[in-house]
Amino acid sequence: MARSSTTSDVFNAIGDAHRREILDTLITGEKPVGAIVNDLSISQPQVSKHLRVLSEVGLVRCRAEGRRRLYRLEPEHLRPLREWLVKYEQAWNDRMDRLDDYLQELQRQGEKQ
Amino acid sequence: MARSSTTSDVFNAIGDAHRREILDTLITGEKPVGAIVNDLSISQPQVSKHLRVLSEVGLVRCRAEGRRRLYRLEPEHLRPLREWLVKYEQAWNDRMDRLDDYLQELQRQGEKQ
DNA sequence: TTGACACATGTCGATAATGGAATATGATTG
DNA sequence: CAATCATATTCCATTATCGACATGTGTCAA
Repeated sequence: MARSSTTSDVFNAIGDAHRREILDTLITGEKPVGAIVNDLSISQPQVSKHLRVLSEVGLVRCRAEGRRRLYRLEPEHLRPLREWLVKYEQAWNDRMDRLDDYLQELQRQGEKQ
Repeated sequence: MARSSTTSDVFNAIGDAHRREILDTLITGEKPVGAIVNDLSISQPQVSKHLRVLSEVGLVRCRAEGRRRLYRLEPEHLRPLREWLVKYEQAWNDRMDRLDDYLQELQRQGEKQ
């Protein structure tokens, strides 16, 4: 036998750097495929394939507008990842408190703008 | 060509379900390899190999005690993952804010009638 | 030293995932 | 209808990764 887990869960989906880049460009909002292709250095077919994977795990959604397809984030589907991560917060709180404060500060500063 | 990214980053390391299981068993504290093998249904060589990957990305550390090797979590190396996730919580919050505004608007309109 | 124990490493076969190139689909325009 | 634009899909070759099995390494005990 070979592999047990496929690309069909969130953890695997974000395992690929290109897919993370795609998600990153979608943070600012809905975008057509072409815009993603322009933003990154990935071929159009590759972008489409990655979007398919992301779509299958629910991380993005597609909306047709004319002959374009607008993709947008579905960040709540990162929830399994977040919940998994939360378990480890207990284990590292002592050392991570300062980082957490720092990140929250970053977040507040981001909200101001 | 095939893949661009190797197993040598945290995102890939936690992509594998068995590796996540191993990390999970280590939450309660330091454990020798044998204990992990007993806890899970993974062969000893597999456990060792997964521990190697986890070790290479810094998620676990090894300490020799007699002929046993005690592995423990290094949760602070989950930091890239956490930082990446924080960006999306921001996006998630924004969306919730908009939903909130929308709901409040609905409510105001309802009150008028 | 010999043997048992705990673990790591090497090899191999099967499978899966990636990226490139070409092509198909589907909507729009002329 | 033909042509074009935007995107999806298929085919293919390369490479990674997983799991099983066998073996190597190092430590302890008798």
